[in-house]
Amino acid sequence: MRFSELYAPTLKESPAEAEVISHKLLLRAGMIRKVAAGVYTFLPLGYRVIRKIEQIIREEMNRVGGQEILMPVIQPADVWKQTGRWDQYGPEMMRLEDRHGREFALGPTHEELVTALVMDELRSYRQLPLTLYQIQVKFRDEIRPRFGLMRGREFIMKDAYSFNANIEQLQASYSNMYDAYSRIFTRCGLNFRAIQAATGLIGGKVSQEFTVLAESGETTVLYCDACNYAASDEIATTRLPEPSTEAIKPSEVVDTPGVKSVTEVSTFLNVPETKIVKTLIYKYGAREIAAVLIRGDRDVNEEKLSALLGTTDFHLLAGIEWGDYPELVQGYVGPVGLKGARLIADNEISVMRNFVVGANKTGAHIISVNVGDDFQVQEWADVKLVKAGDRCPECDGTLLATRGIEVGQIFQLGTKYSDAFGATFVDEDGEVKPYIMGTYGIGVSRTAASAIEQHHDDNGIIWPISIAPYEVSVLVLNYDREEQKEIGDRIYGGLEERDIEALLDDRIESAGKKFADSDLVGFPLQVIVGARTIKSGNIEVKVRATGERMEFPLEQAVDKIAGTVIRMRESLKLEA
RNA sequence: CGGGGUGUGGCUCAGUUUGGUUAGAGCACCGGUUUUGGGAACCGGGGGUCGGAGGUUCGAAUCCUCUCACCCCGACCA
Repeated sequence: MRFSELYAPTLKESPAEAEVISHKLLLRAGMIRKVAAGVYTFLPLGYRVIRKIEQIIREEMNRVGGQEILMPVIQPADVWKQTGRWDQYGPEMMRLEDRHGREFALGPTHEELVTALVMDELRSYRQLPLTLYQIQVKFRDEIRPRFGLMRGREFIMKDAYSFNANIEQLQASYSNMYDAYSRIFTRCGLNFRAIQAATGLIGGKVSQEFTVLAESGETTVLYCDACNYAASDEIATTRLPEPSTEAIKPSEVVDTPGVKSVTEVSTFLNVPETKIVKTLIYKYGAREIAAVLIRGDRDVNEEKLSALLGTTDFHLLAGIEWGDYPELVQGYVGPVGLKGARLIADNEISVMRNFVVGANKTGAHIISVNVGDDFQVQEWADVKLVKAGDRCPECDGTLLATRGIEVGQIFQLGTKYSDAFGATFVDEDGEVKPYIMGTYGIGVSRTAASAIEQHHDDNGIIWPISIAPYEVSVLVLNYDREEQKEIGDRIYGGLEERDIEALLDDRIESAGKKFADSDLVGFPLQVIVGARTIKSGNIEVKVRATGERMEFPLEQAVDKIAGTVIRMRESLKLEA
């Protein structure tokens, strides 16, 4: 491709709408343009990146026996009503009607459709396992789309579904997918981790997220410094501290006028926050109240609490709502003598002794409180948000925290969808059974953005060669000079012949502009054809990632460049 | 949905508080001359009616009302 013919409008300044680096650079490099909030057009360079990622995904899906299909973007309501998700999904699912008033949705995912697809014809255990996948546009009407491709409303996703006859088959499919995902993200040149994850609305039990490590990520990842435990903070757990060995003291009410928050209590009574137990009041359902006991320095993990309460419809009791519950004394709520609330205690309380709680009386706290002596706990649970410095749940190590971008997630789903549809097969033993399903997704457009988050510098993007829009840019600094034109054309032609993807910068532009654009767009290798090195019989090659410069004799240039590209490719290759 | 903010040429932004000549700058674009290895210089040029609608006024980018879009924080979520 010749740059002079390429539609790649680069920008010197980033548009004001962009916040994160991937969004800014995608816009500046002329790879995407916004159409509406969270909706983008891919320009030629951007689309080439997407297609490269898709191709890697295809190869790895096919390798583990996946078969590619293509389902529609638009889906009829009835399949969603069968699983109940028509109501569960909420406004995130974009709904529309056709001219006859029939209800449809833009597919936010395709579990329903694929189950409905196979159930009539996938009747025998002999046909199992089966894995189907597609690369398709999805639409989720995000409350707040942001960060360009990182959190769009319309996005490209690979989704795969396995239909298995039994748990062992499911685990094998899952394990294959795990391997395929590892290969995919490795081949894309990403630094990632597979972490334990919440299953949320999709359902199922076992699930892992593939997370690209990057500061701008929206997921907090906790990982062990000693073993390979890694989990999203939504579900991370921790091993409890050793039980306190303090002698139990009798409790005592003390005056704490105007002292409400944990920080204030800690200062006023001169006790560490870790010896305070706070009582958080959540309202859920119609007007039910849950009092959640948690160590003073902790935060509640509302993801865990949601699972416990069995609803997402709950919130911390807010301002005026306190008036509805006169028995609750705002700022001084405590478990001792508390009435009218479901008491949930974080299991960490169980190892604490002689702690401080609110006295359910304005301006007073109780010190030296102990479970069993001063109040009873019926419901112990893990409701805390685990943080860096906590102990690893699986070994003696300590947990560290980092941010990550979720680019893929795999689920052992079970029979949720097959049960809902009555989607069954006949097993070896003649019994009719529901398929055991797995579902496996990769955010393709998000993967492209996360690669930029992880690989960029002040000058622009640094694409891993496997997903770069072109592998080499050939910068002919003065294309209007016959000698340079001739050399540039020859190198470009030679690279094409060797199946090296090259972009010839034949524009009549200043050298500075060509360098800047090439750095910005992020081609892994720059070949520089200019008067300075031609004079000495050489051409110059720059590695974008390292800034390393090499000179090759003109007559060997094509071979040497091709050799360099092939070596770079191989650094991301995996053995078969 | 709650809170905050922004809409002025393709992009970045000034002008709005205190209404008053033909609405400005840089970048980008077009023509020319000179340049030519890190977003070149000079000369000349085209392009906006100030997000939209309505209103106030002799006069509105500027004031008022309504409305739309976009961005940020939060709730929600892969």
